[in-house]
Formats: sequence, C-alpha cells, structure tokens
Amino acid sequence: MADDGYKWRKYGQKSIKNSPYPRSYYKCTNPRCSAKKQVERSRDEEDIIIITYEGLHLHFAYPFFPAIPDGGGDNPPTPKRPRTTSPGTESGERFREEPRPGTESASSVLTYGNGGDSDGLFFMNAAPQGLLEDLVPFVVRNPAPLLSSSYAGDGVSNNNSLCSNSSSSCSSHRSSSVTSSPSCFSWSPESLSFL
DNA sequence: CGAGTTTGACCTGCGC
DNA sequence: GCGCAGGTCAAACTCG
Repeated sequence: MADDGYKWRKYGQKSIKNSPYPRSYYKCTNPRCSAKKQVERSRDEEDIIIITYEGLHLHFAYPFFPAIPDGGGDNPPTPKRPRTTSPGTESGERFREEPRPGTESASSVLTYGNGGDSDGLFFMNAAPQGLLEDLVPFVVRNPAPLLSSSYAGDGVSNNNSLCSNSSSSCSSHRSSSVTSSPSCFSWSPESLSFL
C-alpha cells in the first residue's frame, strides 16, 4: 500500500465478480472528512493495484504539518505509516500515470511499479488554495508491486475546482504540481520520502 | 485499552 | 418483483 499522506480506516472488503482479488474500502479517519478510497488488484496484471479515490479531504495531509502541538487534531505530530495488510508491498513503489478508460471522467490512474525507469519519484496533487481536498501525494522508492491509483472525484463538482474538468487536466495537474506544494514533505524513511 | 482490521450480514441500485 | 453485484455497517477480533 502506498501512503498518500492521509490516514485511512478500512471499513469493508468485498470480492468482486470476475476478479480473483477482493476490493477493500477505506474511509479517511478524520470524522469531518468524507473522503474514501477503494483498493483493488488488477485482474489483468496482478502486480497492479488500483486505488480509486472518492470524495474530498477537508483537512490537510499529515506530513504538511508535522508538529502542531495542540490542535488541529487533523495532523498528528509524527506522520506514521498506516498499517498494511500486505506487508510485502509497502516498502515503496514507483508509479506511472496512465489513462484509465473505465473510471469516471474526473479521475486519473497512478500505476506503481517496480519495473522501470526511475529513481524514486512521487506523485502529488496539491490544490492551489493550499487545501488538500484533492491531494494525493505518493512517494515511491523501492521496487514493489505495481500500484495503480485513480481518482473518482464525485464531489469535485461542488466548489472544488481542481479535478472538476477532465481527467486530463486533473492528471496533468497532479503530475506537475509538486512545486506548488509546501516546501518540504517527508514520510518515514523506510517507506517514503518526498522533497 | 484504544485504534485498526476482519468478515458476515444487511442495504441499495440496476437489469431482466 | 426477483436476483445479482457492489457498497456499507457493526460486532468480534488483533495488535501495539
């Protein structure tokens, strides 16, 4: 599992028709946040994990505010790695972005994989306003099974403009918006780092 | 003991 | 209306 900077709580798992792998359902642990994501393994390429994001984060991703002493509650002092049910896949992945015909219009796919170019790279989508409703940062370093992520922004049509237009604008924004993010971004070293 | 995961049951939408 | 498939709930369980 890639850590995207948010804390997720698994609330369900279902086996999917025509797929040998179950789909897992996660909610953001922030009670005020309605963001969800679905994680499933591609039946075509079993190395690929498809992550579908749904809804908007109403808070910041943890790593951006590493040490808020009192309050937000949204941002724990130390970003900790989320627990994972598949230990072998967590230690970092690289990703690539690719079109995903099957998903909603405002979605994009990030495919994490071990095969290819690159030194660790990352993926990030920062809202211009500085809020992270649509932020899906990924940092990947170590070889690991492919991981694919799509963003099904159902709530994107209201107020939030980042991914409201098309998958292309969304994905291009994500893949190039690193510089609009806060200056420093880091995960626990054994898995992710993001600068 | 609290937070997170697992898993079967339940709910809902959709096609026939 | 019925059955299927996907999504969610919630109690039990696990782990730190």
